[in-house]
Amino acid sequence: MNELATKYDPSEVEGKWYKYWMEHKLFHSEPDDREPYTIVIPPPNVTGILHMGHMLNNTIQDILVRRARMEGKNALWVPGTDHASIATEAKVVNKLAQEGIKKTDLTRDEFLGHAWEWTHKHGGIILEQLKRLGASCDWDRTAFTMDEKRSRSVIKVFVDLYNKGLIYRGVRMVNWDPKALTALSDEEVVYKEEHGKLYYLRYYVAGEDKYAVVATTRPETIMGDTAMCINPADPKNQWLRGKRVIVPLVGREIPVIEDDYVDIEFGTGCLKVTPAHDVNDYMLGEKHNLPSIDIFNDNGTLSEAAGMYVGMDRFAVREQIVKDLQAAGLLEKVEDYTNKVGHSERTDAVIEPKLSMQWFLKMEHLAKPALEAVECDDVKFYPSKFKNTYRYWMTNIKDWCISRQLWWGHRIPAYYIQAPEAAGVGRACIVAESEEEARRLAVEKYPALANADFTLQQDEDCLDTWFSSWLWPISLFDGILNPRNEEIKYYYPTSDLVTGPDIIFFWVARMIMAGYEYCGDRPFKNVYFTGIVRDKLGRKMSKQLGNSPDPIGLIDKYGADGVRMGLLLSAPAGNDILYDDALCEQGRNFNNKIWNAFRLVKGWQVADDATQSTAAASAIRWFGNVLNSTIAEVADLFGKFRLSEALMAVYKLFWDEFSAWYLEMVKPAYGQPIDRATYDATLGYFDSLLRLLHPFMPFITEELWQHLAPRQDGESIMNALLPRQGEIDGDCIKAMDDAKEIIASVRNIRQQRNIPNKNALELQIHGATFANPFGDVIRKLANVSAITEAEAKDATAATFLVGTTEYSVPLGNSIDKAEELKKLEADLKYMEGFKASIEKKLSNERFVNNAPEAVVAGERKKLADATAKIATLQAGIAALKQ
RNA sequence: GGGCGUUUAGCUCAGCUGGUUCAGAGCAUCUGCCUUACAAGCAGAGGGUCGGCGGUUCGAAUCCGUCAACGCCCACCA
Repeated sequence: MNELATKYDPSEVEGKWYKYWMEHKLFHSEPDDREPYTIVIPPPNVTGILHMGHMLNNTIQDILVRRARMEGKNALWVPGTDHASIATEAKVVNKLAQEGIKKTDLTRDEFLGHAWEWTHKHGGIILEQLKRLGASCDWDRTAFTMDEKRSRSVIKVFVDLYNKGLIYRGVRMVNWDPKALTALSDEEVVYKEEHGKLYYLRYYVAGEDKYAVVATTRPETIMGDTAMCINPADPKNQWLRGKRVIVPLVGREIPVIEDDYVDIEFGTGCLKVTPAHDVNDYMLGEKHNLPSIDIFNDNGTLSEAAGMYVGMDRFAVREQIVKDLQAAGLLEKVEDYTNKVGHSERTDAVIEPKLSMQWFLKMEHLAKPALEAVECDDVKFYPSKFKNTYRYWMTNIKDWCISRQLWWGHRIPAYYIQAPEAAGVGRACIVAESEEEARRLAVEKYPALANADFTLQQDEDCLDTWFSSWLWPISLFDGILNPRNEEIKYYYPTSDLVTGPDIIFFWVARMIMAGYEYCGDRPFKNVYFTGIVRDKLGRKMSKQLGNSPDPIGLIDKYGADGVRMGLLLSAPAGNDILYDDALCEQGRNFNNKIWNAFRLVKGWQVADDATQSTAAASAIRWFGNVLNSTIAEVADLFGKFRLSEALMAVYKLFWDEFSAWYLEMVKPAYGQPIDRATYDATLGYFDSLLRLLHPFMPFITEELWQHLAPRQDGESIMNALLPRQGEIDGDCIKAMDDAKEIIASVRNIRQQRNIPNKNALELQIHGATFANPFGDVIRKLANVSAITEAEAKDATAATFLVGTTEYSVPLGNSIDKAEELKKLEADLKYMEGFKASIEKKLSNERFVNNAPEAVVAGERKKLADATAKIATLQAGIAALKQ
């Protein structure tokens, strides 16, 4: 194996093994007798491309699923994509616009044709990118929220909820996106702080020469004013009671109404009421029976109803109307003002509250079991702090606006009857899974239709994207259409969900609701919330900022294993992660370390007649204990989803314990062969280490594992079992820790005095017998010729303490007495201070009386040790001074 | 305006139910080394009064109060 390059080159390895895994269908799962372990992917947008958030999220999922597989479970990770209704439609509209085609010029079917074309062209790119990362998804199961099964599931659920009376249609004030031309749910609105102005407008009192002043941030809405409102308890506005005022510029008279909703302290205490364009004004309008004037078109321009500025954009109108108001002397003043403005999450357009007919889902009934499940940890959140967020949202849940005025999505299965007036049905609505079914139901419900010539017109709207993704863990296993099938029974509930906290309401909460409603059980047992990936300055990675590295570029540069490790190292559970190339570099370096350790081991000549050194025998015994201890630690950390700590534990095991210590301990002298027993043990350990590392670094571990021993075609480390944890001999580990300390001390002495490694030194132990079983290891690694027990110390010796035992290394002429003295005196001073602090503690009666016995005993021991150390140090100093 | 969270070495973080795993890890830094697996490396070393103040306790990074900074979520104040 010495022909292996000194640097690991992932590019040669990764593609090869991914292909191998695929060809042998190693990611595929079918129900069987084993315990299942299931993850469903948070489906990325079908036309999206991979970003750092996906990288982190999917790396974690892959680690979990690979580990479960190696625990002998039947592990399944189901991949798929989301049709992302609004986002994809926006992309298609943009693309068409570039070709000079307007959506409004197309029929629904023509538009959908373009949308599917776009989807087929760009869809699935992201899944291909995940393969580069090493994702072990069962690709045979790749699903899409708008494929046939998922679509039928959505429709069936809609009909079912409608029949249960949970879905209703009504005119409500909704969040309107004037750019996407659709309603949005409350969750799709993001509020951003904006620096705007507060305009003070004069509303003259009808028939009088006096005026009231109203403060508003939206002067362009005055054409929609239908009242002015004051607080009945506001003394300064009493004079306005019962009066009528004139809307500035518009000239229309409106009443002054009274409501204690108005904040007396704000502005002038006078509020203009525009029921069509503000949620609160709408409520006031309802309460006081005010007319509502909708002055906006759907796209945010002024409508005929406004009577002025018709056709202009709302923001242009704001600028213009301020000028006109000023010119007319109706503008009192303008102040700077900061407030939160709602924006569309997808298009970033400023949201316009708008009254419109929409479909809603009642949430209260669904929320109840879903809330309980999280409260009692049936669905467990990691980190648990998100339980608070979840609880608050669930207990204040509002009805979900599920209709969207879009074409790309699941069309609402509601059909409106168009019948001759004689039938007396009007435009009744029938909800059914198909048009045929709707027709049947229509006749059943309205017998008059039986002989009438009627048609059905399907609702033009489609459903919110999340109305399909909330079924994901169920619909992937066909649990909606076929609730009793083998797959849903076997794989559901799934095991872990890995996602970002930003979609806890959009998706996680709703999946839990759907789970209980449609499967009577939780959709997953654990939810692991990852952090948000930020750049070094703590900024969210985003396209606009251009601060997001290209994930595929990173894989090309550092290797998939290196990138996976880099991401994970910086991702403690639930914390945001600060991405830095240095972490991928660390990952790449680690790959290289593994690679080179392998080169060393495979380069050894094995001789069957060689005898095993005692150092090697001790090394084997010791490393077995360290390995077992790390296996236990890693298992514990996985149980807590502390994956980056688990990786760090394995990292240190490989780099420090195995490479720096174990391999050095067993390494034969240059040119010498190694004995068979040590060689086999070392390969065995290497194998264990690779298996422990595999979930984190799938490619390099497969490559080396395949080299380690002859393997059958189709065999893979993926399906090897994790190393089993054996007994841990703590004394053995402790003894080696002491040996390490001795070795480090001797090396330190060498370094400080420039003693070359090849010059052997003698090690003396004072006032004790040398009982450490790793004496040969010390001899080998510190190049010590002999370890002797001596009463008296050599005057030329450099000394050090390990625990309470004093050691020295006689240095002959090379000792620098002055230096040595300085060091010993510093040690002495520190020790005396330490001793004094313990004595103080022990002389405190309350401590001795109140503290647990073990603690007091511990302090006494510290005191005794310190006293002993001081004595040895003093003796050393005395010897040097002679 | 409410709620939650964070603050420990230059950086990113770990420290569960207060006391020998209590001041830790990785990276970075410094000093020697191109030593026959690896300079993407080896060997050693330095570095923090645990955000401030007050309290409980024999004893506080750890518990309580308070202040400060930062972050996130929620909320209809025009």
